[in-house]
Amino acid sequence: MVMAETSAAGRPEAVPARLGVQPCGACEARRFSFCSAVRDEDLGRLAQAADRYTAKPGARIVGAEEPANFVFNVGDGAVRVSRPLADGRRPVVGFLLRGDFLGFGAGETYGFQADALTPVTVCRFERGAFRALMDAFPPMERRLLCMASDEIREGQEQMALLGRKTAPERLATFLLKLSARQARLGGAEDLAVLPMSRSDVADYLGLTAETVSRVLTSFKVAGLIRLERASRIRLLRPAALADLAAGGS
Amino acid sequence: MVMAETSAAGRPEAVPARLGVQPCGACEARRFSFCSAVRDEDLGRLAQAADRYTAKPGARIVGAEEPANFVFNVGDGAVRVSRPLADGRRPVVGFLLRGDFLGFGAGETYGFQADALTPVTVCRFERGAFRALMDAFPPMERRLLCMASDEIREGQEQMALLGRKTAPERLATFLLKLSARQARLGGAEDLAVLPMSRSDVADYLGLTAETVSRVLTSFKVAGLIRLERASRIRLLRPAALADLAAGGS
DNA sequence: CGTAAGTTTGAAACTAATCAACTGTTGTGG
DNA sequence: CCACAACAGTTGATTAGTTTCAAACTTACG
Repeated sequence: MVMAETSAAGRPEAVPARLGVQPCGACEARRFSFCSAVRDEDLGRLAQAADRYTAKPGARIVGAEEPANFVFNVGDGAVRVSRPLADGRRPVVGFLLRGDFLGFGAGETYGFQADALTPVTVCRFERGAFRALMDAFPPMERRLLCMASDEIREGQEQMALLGRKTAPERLATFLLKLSARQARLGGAEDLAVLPMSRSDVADYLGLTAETVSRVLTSFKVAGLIRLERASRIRLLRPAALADLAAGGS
Repeated sequence: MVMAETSAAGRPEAVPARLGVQPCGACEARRFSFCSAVRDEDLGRLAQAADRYTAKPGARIVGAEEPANFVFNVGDGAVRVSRPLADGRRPVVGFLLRGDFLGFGAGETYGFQADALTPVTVCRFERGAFRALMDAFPPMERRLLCMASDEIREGQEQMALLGRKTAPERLATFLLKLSARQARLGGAEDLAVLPMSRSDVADYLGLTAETVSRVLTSFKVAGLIRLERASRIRLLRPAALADLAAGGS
């Protein structure tokens, strides 16, 4: 039922819609989310604590300086998470897709900013209510702990990439991981769909947009990929990409 | 967190000592560890599940390929955590000190390796037993979730550093964070004691040992630091270092 | 269509890496 | 206790990978 929108600048102006009669049961993200740890009969309680709304592409979901009063579950769409530096550099620390949780790593304020890259549907939970849910549903807390551990591993792998991999290794790793994630969500095995710009990819991989573009061109020339569109990359030789990426991690 | 199965690969040569009469109560690391969330009267149960032992400098605490059967709490000393790449590059993803938890980010196998930089005392818990403890003591699980969230934040900040900061910014950030951690553990406010080599620092910051050395020299020349020993760095102008580091994060 | 944003390509510049030598430190045994 | 070995750290010269600056090209869309 009707989502409030986020204005470009801030929090949703319109009050997010309270989840109604048919809440979480039919949610397409559930099997990928922390909520999969909550039993069907408890979903009502979950839904009651959640506001669900959709953010337009480019909309800010959380700002780095905002007090971290909410956590989110991404129902659909793609989100860019970044940690702006003082002088405007804006390193990207992750991209979120369906089922991903947004809220780990926050302090008093979020410290990071999260922006919608596509139309993004999120379930928003007030922190205190969320803690209460975890108290009520231990499997949910356990699930979140597992998800946090996974996120730590992802972070470590990304640190290894940023610290020690070459530009081609970074791109190969990125394409493989993105396509694998999308395959898990139901996409084709050998396809990577990039909801973000070359600059976003560059900010994520510690490169420039120009370098990203050059490396992709070199992959194309080498027959490793085909650019069906700038945002749609077919992996023609995943094994070769994996060798490249495997500098390690 | 929460890792996988399977049984032993070679842990320490000497059999870890079962914790005896005077277990966790007097532990100098307790106030910094997840165990601070366990009530005194429950400490016995914790101690029963733990093996405590000391690893010599250079000793491997966990190997990347080992099945992740254990988690650890660092009681004392310094640990280097790295994620070796296929060709020998060995990016360092973190350093652990007193009170730090080792085990987040593991999969079936650890995926990372952890090596003692100094004599290191750890409490080791078998995974299954550790899960049981979390079931028994919800505050402990909550505490671990908070620690995991903090580790995610640290990881994000490190990604920002590796992706977008210059060499001097990286070193300034590193020195400030290390000295802050050590101050929290009881050290002097303006001192950073480096239990690791220049190469380790380089592998952590995505640089080379030579660059680390050069930048430290430039800091010294600029009057920002004094090298009391190679491993003992006095921060003479922390505010100036903070400005440098603050490129952001 | 026309415009603006995003992307690709090219040339020059620069940061940090590499290769190499030297110096300082630590630990050991004569 | 000193000599020496082995290793860690520093300094120097050169190189290389990526960035920066600049311009052309594509694509999406009003």
